[in-house]
Amino acid sequence: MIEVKADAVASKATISRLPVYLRFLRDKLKAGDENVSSTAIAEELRLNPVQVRKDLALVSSESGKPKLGFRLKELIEGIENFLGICNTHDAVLCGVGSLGSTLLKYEGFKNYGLNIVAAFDTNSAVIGKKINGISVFAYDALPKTVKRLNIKMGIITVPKSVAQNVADNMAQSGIMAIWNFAPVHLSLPEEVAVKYEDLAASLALLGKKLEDTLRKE
Amino acid sequence: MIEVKADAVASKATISRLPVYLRFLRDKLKAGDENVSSTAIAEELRLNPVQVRKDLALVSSESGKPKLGFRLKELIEGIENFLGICNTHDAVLCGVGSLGSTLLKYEGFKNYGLNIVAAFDTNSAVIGKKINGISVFAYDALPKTVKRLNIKMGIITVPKSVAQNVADNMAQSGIMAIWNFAPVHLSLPEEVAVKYEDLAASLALLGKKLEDTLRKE
DNA sequence: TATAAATCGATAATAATTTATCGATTACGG
DNA sequence: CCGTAATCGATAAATTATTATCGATTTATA
Repeated sequence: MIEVKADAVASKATISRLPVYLRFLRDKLKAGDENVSSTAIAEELRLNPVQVRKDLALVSSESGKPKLGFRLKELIEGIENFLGICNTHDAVLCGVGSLGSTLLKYEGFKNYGLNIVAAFDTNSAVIGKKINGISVFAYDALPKTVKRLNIKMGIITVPKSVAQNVADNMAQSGIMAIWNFAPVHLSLPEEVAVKYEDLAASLALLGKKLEDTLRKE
Repeated sequence: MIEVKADAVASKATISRLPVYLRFLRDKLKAGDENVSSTAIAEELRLNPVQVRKDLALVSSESGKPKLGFRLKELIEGIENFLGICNTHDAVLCGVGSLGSTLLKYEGFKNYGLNIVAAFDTNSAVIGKKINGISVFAYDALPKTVKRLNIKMGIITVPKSVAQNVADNMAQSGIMAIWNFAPVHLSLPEEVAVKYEDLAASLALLGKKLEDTLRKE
């Protein structure tokens, strides 16, 4: 009987650090390095080295070598695998305004396993257009498209007044994960995962940091 | 001698929940409500009621009343005060591309204490333009402007290849808090606060949630 | 006016996360 | 080829964050 190590689950905190490592490691690799130590990573990213080792232990099949550290290539693969970047998620985007267009144009998502396959809007001025190769369809077509292509992820970039409607529509069409850029809380069935992209919250955090800094001086 | 209650510091987690409460409470107020209970908040936002009470205790001067809950107006003021929304931060933005323009157009920041007073770019096609009333200046003018207006916050929306340069420039000009939308880690003096707006990290989190959900079924 | 239901704050218990410590291992320089 | 310094992984300790419990308080109502 094969014993499988009951893998410790990665915490939210760990998961959100992984893309940071990934970016850093890719840069290092590009710069020609082959190895990197947890100490070096920690120093550069202002983290605790033990924490870095723990995070990496979760995603890396190889272990690090004393005095050398980890093999970059192997680490990168490990993180990519763990984050499921290999098996990319298809997604639809709803709301082709300023923010929506910006996201459609952003190439970087491909590096993190996201593939936006279609966009939707009610505004006839954008319907039929292509942005960065992605077609914009009439909003009415969303459910059909989502079902037909069996898409599980949706991105909401509509005004807050209609975000809940769009979310309901997405959920009813079979979408199981929503990335919400509209500044409202969404009420959705429990089984639907929601990630709020909350600029206000980020800002609050930064503002607090700033005030703490200024107070210290 | 006056004893000041050594106020428990709000954790990062709390601080990032505050804007969520704030939005929710403002909506409630607009809907005509006068009071709200921690239970109600928790239910709607899918949080633990005790956690809500603890969070609110940090920012609210009044305490809640049994059977009634908290006074909406008072809570809102409390959060606004705490987040420093009253004493707004001026900021400059650097990089008037797709994302930069989107942020300049976004009205919502005013509700959270951010006031973008000027934008900078090296692209002569945008220099001299106004976006949402905010003038775009030549990048060279950044240090002078920042110093003259004594601005403490900077927003980086330039391509990753130049982000570090811009960050250095900002820091040298006296900026103490940077909101970085470029997908790179920045090396900066310790006293400069940095908040990374990392879409890749968000995406990773959502992707994980999605996979967990799909696996469960 | 007494009772029931909802809610609060405080405190205690639990869980999660981060940080410290330490012995073992390995490359590198003398 | 040996000692030194860097690094690792594992385990333990400390810290931080969340959740549960409980007595007290207040409103609404019978």
